[in-house]
Amino acid sequence: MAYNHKEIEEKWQKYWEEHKAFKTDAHDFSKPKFYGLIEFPYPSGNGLHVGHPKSNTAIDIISRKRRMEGYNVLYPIGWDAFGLPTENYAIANKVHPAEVTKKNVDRFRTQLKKIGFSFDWDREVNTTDPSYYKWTQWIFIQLYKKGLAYKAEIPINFCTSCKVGLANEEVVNGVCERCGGEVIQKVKSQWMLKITEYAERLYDDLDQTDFIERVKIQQRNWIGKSKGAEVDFKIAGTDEKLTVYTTRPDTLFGATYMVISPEHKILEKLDIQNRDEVVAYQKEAAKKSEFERTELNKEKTGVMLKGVMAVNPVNDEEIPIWISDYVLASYGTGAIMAVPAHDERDWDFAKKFDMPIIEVVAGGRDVNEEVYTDVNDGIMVNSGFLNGMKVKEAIAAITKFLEEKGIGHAKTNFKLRDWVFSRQRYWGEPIPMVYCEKCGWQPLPEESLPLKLPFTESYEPTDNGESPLSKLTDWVKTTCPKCGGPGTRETDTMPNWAGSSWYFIRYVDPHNDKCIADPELLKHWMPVDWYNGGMEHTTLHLLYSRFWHKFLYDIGAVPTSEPYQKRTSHGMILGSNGEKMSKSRGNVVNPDEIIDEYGADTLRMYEMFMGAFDQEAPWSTESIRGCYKFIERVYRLLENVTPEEDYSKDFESTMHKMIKKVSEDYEKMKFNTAIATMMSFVNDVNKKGSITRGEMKTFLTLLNPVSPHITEEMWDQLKFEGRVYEQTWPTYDEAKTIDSEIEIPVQVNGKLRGKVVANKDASKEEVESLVKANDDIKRFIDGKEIVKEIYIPGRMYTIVIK
RNA sequence: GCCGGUGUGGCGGAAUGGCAGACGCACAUGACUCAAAAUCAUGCGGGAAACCGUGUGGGUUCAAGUCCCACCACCGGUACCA
Repeated sequence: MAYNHKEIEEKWQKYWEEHKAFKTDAHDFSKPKFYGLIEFPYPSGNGLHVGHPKSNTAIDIISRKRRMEGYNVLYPIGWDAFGLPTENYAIANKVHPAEVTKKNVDRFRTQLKKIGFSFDWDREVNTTDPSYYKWTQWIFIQLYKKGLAYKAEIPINFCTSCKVGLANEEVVNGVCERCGGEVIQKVKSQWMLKITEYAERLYDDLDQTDFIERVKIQQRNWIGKSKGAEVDFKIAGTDEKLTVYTTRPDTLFGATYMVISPEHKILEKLDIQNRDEVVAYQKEAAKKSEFERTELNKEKTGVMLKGVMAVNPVNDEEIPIWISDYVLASYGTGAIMAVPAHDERDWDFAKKFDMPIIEVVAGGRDVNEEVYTDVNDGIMVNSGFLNGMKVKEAIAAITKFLEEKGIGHAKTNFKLRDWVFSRQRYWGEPIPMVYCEKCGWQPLPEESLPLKLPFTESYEPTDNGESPLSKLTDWVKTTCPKCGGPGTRETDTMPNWAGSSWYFIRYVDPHNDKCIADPELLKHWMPVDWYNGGMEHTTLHLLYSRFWHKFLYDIGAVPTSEPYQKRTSHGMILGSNGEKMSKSRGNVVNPDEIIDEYGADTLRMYEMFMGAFDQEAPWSTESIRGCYKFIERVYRLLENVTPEEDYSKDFESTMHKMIKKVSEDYEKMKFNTAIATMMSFVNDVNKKGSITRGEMKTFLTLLNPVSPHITEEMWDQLKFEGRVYEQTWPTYDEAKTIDSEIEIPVQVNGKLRGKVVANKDASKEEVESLVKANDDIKRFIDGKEIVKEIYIPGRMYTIVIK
């Protein structure tokens, strides 16, 4: 009865499919619900990657366990199928993207089914399906109606050699990722989404979630909340004022000059004596790409505005104004007060252009030699009424002062920028908007959705950076939904992130043609209980989908303000050389080959066993054999099963310990140690020579979530009732996890010197007498003065001698 | 630079402040075999030993891989955000 993984896995996959074993009745509210989610894959032409099964198996394990714990489980799958790689592949191979997508999806489906995930396959969604993107478009229209979608002139990345607009992800080190060509900024009118309006809530509501800490931190950093104040500076001899944003209003007395960004609009209104010089600098700055401004140009540059002075509102001193590209137009007010003594960038600038440096916070070294930015220990000096205060007190005092005088106020700023939502591409959702000369931009009537992506063979990019759809004159020319006059369609499409920002909502009710999903069902099923995915999606997909969800919550379309209760993240699987897997590095492992050789049960187990789940780990073709051998050993247990339906006496505590350890480890995603525990168990069984039916039953149930096929097969061969996936999760008795006799290590002066065996309830005195009688210990303590003795019950006996 | 993460045998990795190296890979020896593979059994940080060993240097503690301070290296994110 050799282990034949192919036969066994095909058999049970067929069984599950025929019996709809993992189909979810979403209307069954009688049981508690569990909604497990993995990031739906992008069906690329390369097929499944070994990274996919890692995340999928983890949530599959949790889902299978939850079913056995009595939950109604939703564990769905779908396809995030719009996007660039498909489009590029289509262009290169002259196959329509729709056809490419269908082929890839079919391949992915086949591959995933071979791994035995307990997905509800009847809920598949596909972002390229008009019945799906109908609702993506509907959401866009709702955003537009609430003023959260708007058009703006925004520079896009444009590759001068491919003559195509590029997504930020396609620009690597300032050049085109594909051809290495120069990337320039081309200003285009783009649809933008006002994610910034939700910045505060996206930041604060993280507290309500159970996201792992590093996800929360990364999102918080990305949103970049900072507290400070806006302060008005008068321009001497004019009615103009310059408003700055600062997080350190306490240092206002130390402001020795101001800096504004080259794009600042106040420049037009000022009477600048050296305007030629200023204009030249503006031109120079405009020529630089974002890349050059940030990467190449660390050295500070700038021009002082001649004949213009600003007035520091706290001491009426006149200070000069500079323009410099180290001040960004897009953050704060585009203008700063420079406090060189206590800001690193201002210090660098002041040193280069020889501006005065005034210390206003004491506690550092000489501010002419070294900048001092500490906010905790400093005491205010040279600061009028703030003198003697600590920085934190000074911030409060000056803010109050500014507000009373009406020259400033407390202000919170965010780094987060609005979301550029337009793509000059073919393979995406058409944006359902029409432009009319008379009425401006108008959304399509909702009942006319979906606006289908027109089928065309000319989906190649245009050479002017416009969307390929712009070439379809018949489609572009339409009528205005409002006045019925002539109108033109928006030809840009939505980004990949659109369809993936709400797919978890659709899973709940994937075939609904009345709304995004039935509110009753959403009320029961939302939020997603556990969402696992890659860290690389933390600041884009995860943030975008939280934004959309909050918006949908605000308009009453979903019942929760957060989409996901818990977010975890897996570590990447690296190539065997320790580098990221990639075609060009030649270290890619194809899961098909692994399944062929060892089977899905081994693949699943190995991916869970290879290291800590949240850590990256290199693939090893040798190590995977270890898991295969273990599964073979498990299968061979069938030869030594004894008929008792209970646990044997000498294995009772082993069983209870194992149930506890495996159950807890699965919940903590410590799959590697859960599997190690089961390996040890099998080693123990083999040492003993036999296993009872009762022990077998528990063991197979515990192992089932990791390796479902082999366990189902053995269950069947042992003629246990029902199927493993229908069983109840084993429980343990805490009292029975403790051995009656325990071994207590004994230390003398911090070094392990021996061990004594005692009853688990032994008192300190009883253990002490055992220790004192122990020859190993006697050697070290005889004739020595005992200073101290410590007994940690059941764990350690320590003696300190002199 | 800043923000995260990680440094433990030949390798992947275990260890609520309490026996460092669980579990597995590789390796070695033995059994089986004409032989090899597979399988099974045993061993496997260094050192003859005392002892020494968790990136480095300090510290706290009866006891530190684990806590504190100061560093170093690698990986990921971010890029002058005032």
